Amino acid sequence: MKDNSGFFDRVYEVCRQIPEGRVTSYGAIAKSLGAARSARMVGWAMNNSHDKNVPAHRVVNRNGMLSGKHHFSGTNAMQQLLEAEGVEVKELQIVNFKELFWDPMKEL
DNA sequence: ACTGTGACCTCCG
DNA sequence: TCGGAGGCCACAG
Repeated sequence: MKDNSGFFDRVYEVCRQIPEGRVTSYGAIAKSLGAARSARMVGWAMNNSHDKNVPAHRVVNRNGMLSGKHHFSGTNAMQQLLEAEGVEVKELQIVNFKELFWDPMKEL
């Protein structure tokens, strides 16, 4: 633990703060952290988040597409998790993404 | 200290 | 409308 890396820890916290049935984008998280240009870092943080209790499945790209689904265990693990929370996913794309979009910067 | 990398985002053709 | 390339920032080796 003691991930005082700064950004990573921030990303993990935000991801955990995402309500169930809601989704957000990497850019939104990065922007909420004050580094909109570090959206890539957010995704990278997720790579390490698999060891933490961070629901990375609630985090998708700006298009609402499950870009990181490839990094999850299995094939449709990400989609299964989202659907289990009540999020409808079609073709690796979140339906009503705009409605389900959870803005950390706005909610926080 | 430098280089490589990454689940992105944005612009140009 | 679709495709490709670049840029950005932060972490790991």
